This record gives sequence, structure tokens and C-alpha cells, in this order.
Amino acid sequence: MPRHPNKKRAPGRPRHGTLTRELILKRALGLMDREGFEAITMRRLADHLGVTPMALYNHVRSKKDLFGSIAEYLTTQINFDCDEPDWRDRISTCFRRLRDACLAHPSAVHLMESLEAAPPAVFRPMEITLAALDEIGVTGKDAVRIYFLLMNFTMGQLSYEIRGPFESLDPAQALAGSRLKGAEFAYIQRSVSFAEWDFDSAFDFGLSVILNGAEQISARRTKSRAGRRARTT
Amino acid sequence: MPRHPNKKRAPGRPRHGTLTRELILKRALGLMDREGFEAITMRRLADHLGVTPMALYNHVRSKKDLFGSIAEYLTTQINFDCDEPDWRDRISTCFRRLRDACLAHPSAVHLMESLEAAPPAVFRPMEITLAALDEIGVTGKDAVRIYFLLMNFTMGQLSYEIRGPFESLDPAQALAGSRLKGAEFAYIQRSVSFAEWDFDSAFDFGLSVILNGAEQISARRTKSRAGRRARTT
DNA sequence: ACCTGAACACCGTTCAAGT
DNA sequence: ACCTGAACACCGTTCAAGT
Repeated sequence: MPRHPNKKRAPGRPRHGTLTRELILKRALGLMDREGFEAITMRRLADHLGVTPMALYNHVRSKKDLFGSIAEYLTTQINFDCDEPDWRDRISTCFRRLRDACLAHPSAVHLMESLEAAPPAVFRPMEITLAALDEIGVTGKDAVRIYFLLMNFTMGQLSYEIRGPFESLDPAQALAGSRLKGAEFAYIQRSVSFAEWDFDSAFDFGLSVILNGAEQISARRTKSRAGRRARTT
Repeated sequence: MPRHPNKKRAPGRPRHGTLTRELILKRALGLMDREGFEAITMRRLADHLGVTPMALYNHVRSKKDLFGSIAEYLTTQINFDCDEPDWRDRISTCFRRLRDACLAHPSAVHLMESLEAAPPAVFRPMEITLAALDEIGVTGKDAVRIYFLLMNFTMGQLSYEIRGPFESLDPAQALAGSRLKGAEFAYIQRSVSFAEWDFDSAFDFGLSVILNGAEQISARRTKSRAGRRARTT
């Protein structure tokens, strides 16, 4: 619904600016949250702001720019930092906060996926992860790999969780009407009931598996260093 | 370019069917591979087939249906099965084949992400994973969690790899013109050079970390079973 | 059954014209 | 500087009309 439904504004610059870049971003995010990512249209957003579609182009270069800016607005609001002494806790809470932010805005993942360049703020989790891993002697390629493992898992599960994959993931539903026989999926059907799936604990499980992997690398490195020391002395 | 550029076809049914559902799917996939996911348009696809846009609707319910069918066509062609004796190898090659298929069709990941329901064939990796894990005593919730870890990691890294994230992931480029200072990303800048990043080995690394996690659970379970046995006897 | 042509209700974006 | 209105080049899809 437009803000001025009855009194139509005449052309020309209004006395006080009705539009701001920030207002546009906020309203766009709100519209996205309520009506979904696909619903965001320059025309619909303009309508929502009580304004002509073209008015948006005074504050935003293009739709791509708009989406990029929303993502930046969203990610810069996340506080990734915390002062836990344990390196595992620092990494965990960092990705948990990212996850929480994305769950709070159901279209956030879809939005991120649509971007060609990630907003700069998402480098914070990377920096925090690399710093924490450095503490236990995991550096270089291995550290970056652990980071990607964490990031890809986090975003991947979010993607599943948000679009409610379990209407389509429930084998009973997904297999219905397909050429594949249900008999070929014996283990799936015998597995845990999808109705009682808990994404939160699955996420914590995933984090701990990956961080255990980091710890193993750490142990291996210190051992091989000790081995080298023993040989040289 | 249309197939009949000069001799325009008159309305009415042609003597031999020019269009098939399969032909449409194949050409759409080809067009997607060459010109990208966004380039796929009912009108452009029709043009490519030398046909009116509406002709497609005789073989395809909608654009959504078209995309779903392409995904199904693509995934059913993947051979996930192999007869390696080692459970780790069976899981690894299964996901490696999924990965190879997606890398062969650069828009495949984008296509999958756009679907509301995954094509049934992607349940094969789940079945194979659950079966292999069952062999080492990892079942139920834990097994499904391991599967999701593998699947989310695989698709997540593919997503990064395909859209060539490293123009935007290179901190030097991504941080340029942003409000975030480069000094806040000391560990990133000190980390491995993005130019020499190897996705293939990063993928193998990820798989082995996750499968190590599965092995740890297996060991923990057999130990606790042994403990229970010792206490009861 | 299978194709065309016209039409409908949308898109993002440019451009000239207003104040 | 900031908004409007008309226009352009696109979309997906429906529907009647052809054979």
C-alpha cells in the first residue's frame, strides 16, 4: 500500500526528502522478510514506499546494487566478536551468530546466494577463525580449508533449513510419483523420522566435527615438530 | 539463431514433430552451460529451438517444471554407485561424482538452488552414505547428520568454486572501497595466497575431516557398548 | 495433438520534463 | 538534487485460432 494513496504527488522535488538510501534498504529488507525474496521488485518496493519506481534510482544504482547494499546492511549489524578464552568457543559463537542473523531474516541466504560479490563484513568470521586456529598452530592452507568447511556447512544447512526442505526431503513425499522405487531407499526409510529433526543440534554437531578435525591437525603438527626436534638433537 | 531463419513456419501442426520434451531439456541444459543460468528464458529457449515460445508449453507445464526436469535429467545420469570394499571410499566417490557432474555443468548448482524440491535422484548419495555408515555402527540421527555435513559441504564449496568467488574473496579486491579497514584482517592477508588455491584438494580435505568425525563416533559407540558388556557380565 | 499470433500483466531501466 | 510520466525492451503465461 502506498503511503499517500489519495493525494497524488505532483512531479518535482518535494520540500523534505521522502526517500533515503537507508529507508529504502530497511523497507526492502522488511518486505523481503514478510513476502519473500522473489517478491522484491523495484516497482513493488517503490509502491510500498509511496513513490514512483524511478525515484529509487536516485539512491540506488540498480537492483543488483540494492541487493548488495541490503546484504551489507544486514551483515555489518552482526557482532561476530566475543572474548571467550577457548578458541573453539570463539569460532562456534561466531558462526552461530551468523546463523542466527540468517534465521532472523529468512530471505537472507537466498539474498547472499544471488550476490556476485560477498559483502565485506562476512570476512570477519574468516579472520576470527584464522586467528583462533593460529592459536593451536593450524595455519596456512589447512586453516583456510577449515574455515571453508565451517562456512560452507553453515550456509549449506541454513539453505536447507530456511526453505523448509523437509516437505521435499521426506522420502515418502519426494519419492511419490517418481520413477525411482522406494525399495532402493531402505536405509533412508529406516533412518530417523524427519518430523522430529532438530537443526540446532545438527548444527552444533557439525561444528564440533569440523573443530575436532582442526584439533587433529594441530596434534599431528606438534607431534611431527617434536619428531624433527628429536632427530636433530 | 532459429533453426528455420528464412522459411517461416505457418500455424498448424507440422508433419513430423519438431519438438520433444527431451530435446527441450537437452537444448536448455546446453544453453545454460554456454550462456549461464540467467540466460534461460522461455522466449530465448524457444528462439534457440526455432519455435514460438508457446510451443514449449505443449511439453512443459511451466518454467519451474522445466527447471525441475532439467535437474532430474542431470542427476539421474550420475552413477553414484561403486563397489569399493572400504566404506570411506564408497562415500567419497559418491560425493566426488556429484561434484564432477556439477562442475561439468557450471549452472547446475544455481539450478539446484532455485528448485523448491530436490530431484529424487539426489537421495542416492543419502542412501549410500547411510548404508556405508551402518557398516561401522553409525546409525540414526548421527548418520543423517554426517550425511548433511557431507552434502552441505559439497554443495557449499561447489557454489563457491563455480561462481569463481575468488575475485570477490580476495581481500585486496573485496576490501577496496569498503568501510572496513584492511588492518582488521591481518590473518587473512597473512594466509595462503588465493591465486594458488586448489579446490580439488580442499574438497578431499573436507571429506576426510567429516569421515574422521564419523569414525570417532563409531569408535565411541563400540567402546560404550564394550563398557556396558563389561558391567553386565 | 501440436503449433502460431495476439494479448495480458508484469519486469528493470533510460530519458526528458518538471520543481 | 530529487521526483514524475512516458517509453523501451524485455519477461512468463493464457487463449483463441489454425492444421
